[in-house]
Amino acid sequence: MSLRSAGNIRNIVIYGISLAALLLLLSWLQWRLLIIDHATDIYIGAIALLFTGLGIWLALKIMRPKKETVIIEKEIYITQPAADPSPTTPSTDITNFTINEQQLQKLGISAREMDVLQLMAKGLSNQEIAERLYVSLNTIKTHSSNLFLKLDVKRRTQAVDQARKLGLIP
Amino acid sequence: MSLRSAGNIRNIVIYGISLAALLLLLSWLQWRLLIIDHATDIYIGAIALLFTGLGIWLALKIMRPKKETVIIEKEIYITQPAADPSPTTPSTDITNFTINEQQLQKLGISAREMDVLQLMAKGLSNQEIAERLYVSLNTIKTHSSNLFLKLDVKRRTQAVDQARKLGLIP
DNA sequence: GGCAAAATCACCCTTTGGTATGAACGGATG
DNA sequence: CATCCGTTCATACCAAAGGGTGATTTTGCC
Repeated sequence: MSLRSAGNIRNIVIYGISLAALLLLLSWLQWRLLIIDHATDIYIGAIALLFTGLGIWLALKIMRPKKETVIIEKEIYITQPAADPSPTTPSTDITNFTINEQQLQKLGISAREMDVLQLMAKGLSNQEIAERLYVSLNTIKTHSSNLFLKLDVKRRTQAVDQARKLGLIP
Repeated sequence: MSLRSAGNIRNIVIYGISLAALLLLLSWLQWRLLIIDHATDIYIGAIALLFTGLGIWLALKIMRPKKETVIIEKEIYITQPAADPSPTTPSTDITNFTINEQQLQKLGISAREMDVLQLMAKGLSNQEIAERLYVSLNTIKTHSSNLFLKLDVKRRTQAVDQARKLGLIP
């Protein structure tokens, strides 16, 4: 499990050494058996070895620019009542993600329940959510129970999955 | 998902044998064709090209895709009102998703643990996962415990969240 | 064949999660 | 004003999750 990356390099070294030995052996055999033009044979072997190495080097060089960026989102929540009737919001947005207000209203999920849901999706326990929101553990339990009823799920993991499918959380 | 760390030694042997055969073939061809002197240059070029390709192929075959993962912590602010037309919304790639193999190997997550993680992300309970995978509940508990250690989390909800951030699951 | 890792399972125990029920408070609304 | 709803909190009970330990079997590698 830990020697994975080290083993690769070692394998390549082993391969290189064995390949060199093989080529030397072949050259020697050719030199012994096919006495004619042995200089050309060695030359061919050297070319082969050289360009195999070149190929390996090229491949390693090509693979280099594959740089993958993993963005860890550290979410900061600003809880505010935000009386936002917003009469003109019938836009069906698929490309850009915003919290699906229609789903929220359709399911009857309140703002406080949404807070709990978001913290739940981040993996916080009920106790941690309670401390974050300055309420008691029982309150969080009530909210989460209501949340599960409205989302029609039985567990918090299902709730997170369902909420993601419904576009309630990113 | 079970081809993790296939027989390296055996592969090297196979490569060596095929390489030897290839060299013999080349020698034979050389024996037949080398009569024409001015064709030697083309022959050398062909050999160079061939072995360059061989080297690239070998490197790609032996080496695992070497990617450099850069983890960036990005703070995003979420408010309740939906008046947020920011075009830089992350993680909308649900359509095509490829599992981050590098992260898997770096964290040492086994194939079975990955199965558990995926079902866990779907909101299944340990009992349901056990039934789905035809193993006992205790086995799932063991797998999930090891999973939490490797993901450096304490709860399954955190594990799902972390795995999603690391690109292990969509 | 020996070794190490993975996979499997069991037991005990503690913590967390979830359900059910009830109740108090405050804002909005007709 | 009475009522509804969201929010808050409580108690009790049960189910699920998680930690720790130990053990066995299987599998792949050397």
